Amino acid sequence: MDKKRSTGRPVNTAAGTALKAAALRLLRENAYDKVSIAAIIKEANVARQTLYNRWDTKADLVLEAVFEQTHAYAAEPVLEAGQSCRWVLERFLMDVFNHLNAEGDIVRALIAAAQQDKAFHDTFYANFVLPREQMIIALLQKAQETGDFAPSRDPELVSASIHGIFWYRLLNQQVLDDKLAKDIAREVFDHRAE
Amino acid sequence: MDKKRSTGRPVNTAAGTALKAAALRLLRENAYDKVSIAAIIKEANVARQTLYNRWDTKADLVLEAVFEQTHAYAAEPVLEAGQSCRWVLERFLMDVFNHLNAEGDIVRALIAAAQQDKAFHDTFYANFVLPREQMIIALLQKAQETGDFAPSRDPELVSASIHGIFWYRLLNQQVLDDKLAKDIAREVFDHRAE
Amino acid sequence: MDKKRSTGRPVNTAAGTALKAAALRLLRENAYDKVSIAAIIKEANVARQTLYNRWDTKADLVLEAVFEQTHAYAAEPVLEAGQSCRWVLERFLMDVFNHLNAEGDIVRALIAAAQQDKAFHDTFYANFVLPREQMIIALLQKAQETGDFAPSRDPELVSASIHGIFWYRLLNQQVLDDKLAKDIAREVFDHRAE
Amino acid sequence: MDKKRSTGRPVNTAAGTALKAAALRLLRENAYDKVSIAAIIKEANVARQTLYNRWDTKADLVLEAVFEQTHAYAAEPVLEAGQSCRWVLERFLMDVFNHLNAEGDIVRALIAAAQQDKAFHDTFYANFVLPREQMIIALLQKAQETGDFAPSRDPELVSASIHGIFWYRLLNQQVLDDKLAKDIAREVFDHRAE
DNA sequence: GACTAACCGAGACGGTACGTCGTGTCTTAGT
DNA sequence: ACTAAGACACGACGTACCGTCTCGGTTAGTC
Repeated sequence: MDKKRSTGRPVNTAAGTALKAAALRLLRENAYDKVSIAAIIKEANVARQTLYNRWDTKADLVLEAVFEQTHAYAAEPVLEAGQSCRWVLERFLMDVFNHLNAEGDIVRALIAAAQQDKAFHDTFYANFVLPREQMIIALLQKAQETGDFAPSRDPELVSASIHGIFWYRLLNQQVLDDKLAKDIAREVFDHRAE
Repeated sequence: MDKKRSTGRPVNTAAGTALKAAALRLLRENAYDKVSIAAIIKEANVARQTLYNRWDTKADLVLEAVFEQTHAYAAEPVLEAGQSCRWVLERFLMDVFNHLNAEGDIVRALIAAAQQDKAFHDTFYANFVLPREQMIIALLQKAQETGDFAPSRDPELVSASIHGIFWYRLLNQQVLDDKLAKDIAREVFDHRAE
Repeated sequence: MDKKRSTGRPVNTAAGTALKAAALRLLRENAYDKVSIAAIIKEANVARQTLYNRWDTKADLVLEAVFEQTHAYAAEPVLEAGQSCRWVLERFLMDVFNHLNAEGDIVRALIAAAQQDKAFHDTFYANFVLPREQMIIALLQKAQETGDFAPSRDPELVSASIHGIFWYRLLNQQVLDDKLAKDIAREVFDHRAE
Repeated sequence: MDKKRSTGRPVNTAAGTALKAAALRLLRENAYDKVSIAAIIKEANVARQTLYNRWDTKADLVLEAVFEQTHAYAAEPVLEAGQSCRWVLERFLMDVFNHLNAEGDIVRALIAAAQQDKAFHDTFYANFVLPREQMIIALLQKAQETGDFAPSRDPELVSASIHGIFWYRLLNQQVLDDKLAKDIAREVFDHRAE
């Protein structure tokens, strides 16, 4: 889309990489808001302006860093032959929880940051939240086709409910383990109201 | 427990009240992190130290202010004769949503603050989150007794799911309206999985 | 002069004494401006207002404390039969220096305080500085009568010069020893300009 | 000695100049301890940290401001052909007094500040006190060569006595006028003890 | 091979907010 | 009337980050 710049010193990609790595490194040891921009650039051995050349805010940098590192996680839960929807959902949640047990603090910080900055909220929602929600919605719609999920139920609402549970537990510092994944899947697919 | 403090100039309760009122007033007009402590004490016409005498952080002050103002809100959803559980849940959620539509930004800021400060997280959880969660759990348990809610289902999980939905929507800036309240109640009480 | 107070709780003289003692105790261990009023009342186990009932400022308290403790020091240098003026001056200076070597820091602090507060300056000057200056002037005038000090010289100027030397050395943290006392006395009484 | 700083945004000398000017301006209108750092930076239109980048304390700033402004004052009293030592001393003292009559309050504040801060005392002594004292000592030594000042007298003691007189009078808020300068010069050079 | 323009490191700058400290006044209950 | 205790209004302090800015040096491509 953009014409390639034809002259001048090219961007040093290493600087950006170093910044992302430094940010993650510091975030694993300190709370999000105790990690100052000054600390990140010092850790990355990079100039302050170099960071601002690439990202507008600390949150943008961290979002990209986390995203890059983990974009493999939570692969789309595809319903293959011989797999029950419940089992697929279970697997998907286990993956997500597994990841959150490692990176939960950072994700919590990102959610918090999204509450304080509209622009960041939008990026975060578009890149993180929405894709994952749609994966579940798609799965539930598949389940409606296969008859595992009643057509009368609202996939969007149930999807929000599923994500809601672990947002709620994540933000309240409660455990996210395999048992929870199984319980959620059972509640979704396997119960009668009364 | 504490011996009553019998000496020294008595605490001026008006100062504390003024601070809470000032904080709420400013928070309705500005974003949480744009409301500085300096602005609050100026608005309240109170000395800086007087604020610090009462609360450790801005979040503690705001929490108490919001709590006091709204502790009537979301009255325990009691199941009275002739009321269906679903109807009671619906009403409760409508109340909560109604409140959140007015104060949602402040609550979002408090949730964000709780992610950044362990001590505040604990206070927030104990005073805000847990009581409301237990209201729902109690209601669901009642519903199990009346036969509206299957004994095989886990009230705690479903409660987390209910709160989860609106935390999720609140934090993602989505609408919380009466329709959602009804949809949640129907999903909880009225469906068959398949 | 004043009618004796006839009613009400009598003044607790112990409180005033305790304050003065506490002030001196703290001043021997800390710099003048590191000794806060809060620290003094805590050390004296006395209420804040009790201090303000007696003195307007910390400097006033300290001045009185130092004055009381040391009002014996530097007894008027009286010229008795068989004593030379030079010898009397020498003795006087030795006394003063001896005292200053113990309490010099406090006196320095008082001089500093006097530069910052007109009212205190006046008290300090009237109670401390002027009396001592006049002792020397009187001695020099006596010396003019006995012929030890030329009538053409100005006792006030020489007195200021004598005090000036040790103020200057005191404020510049230089030694005040017996040798200096002797040197001053010799310079005053025993030299020819050329 | 220092390697020239080759990197980073260069120091804005204007900021330092503005701070010094602002400090002097405010000090001529208010007492030293009524001039807050906040007022200085506001008057200078400069950031708070910029002040702290250059000086540790208000006293350091003021010392440098006064020093720069007046380092021409009290030029070394050189003994030229046809000038008597007494006359040179007289001129020197008149210069000094003239300056002190304009800036005396600031100098008094600096002397007071020096009593409360060891580090500042050392700077003040090295930059202000000692140079002026040595000028007089040198003059007196010259006078010993020319025979105006008896070899038996101690130039250091007499120098301390000269400075002492006007410190003493300065700190006690007494006049420093031409008559005093003449009297001091006469007392030093022109008297016999008896 | 010199030019050139975007890039980079370093770090000073104006600004805002912070939590702490000390002051002198006040308001109680108790002596 | 006085005390002990301590809360209060006020105001200054030095620190920490922020995002912007201004340098001198450093690259690759392009002429």
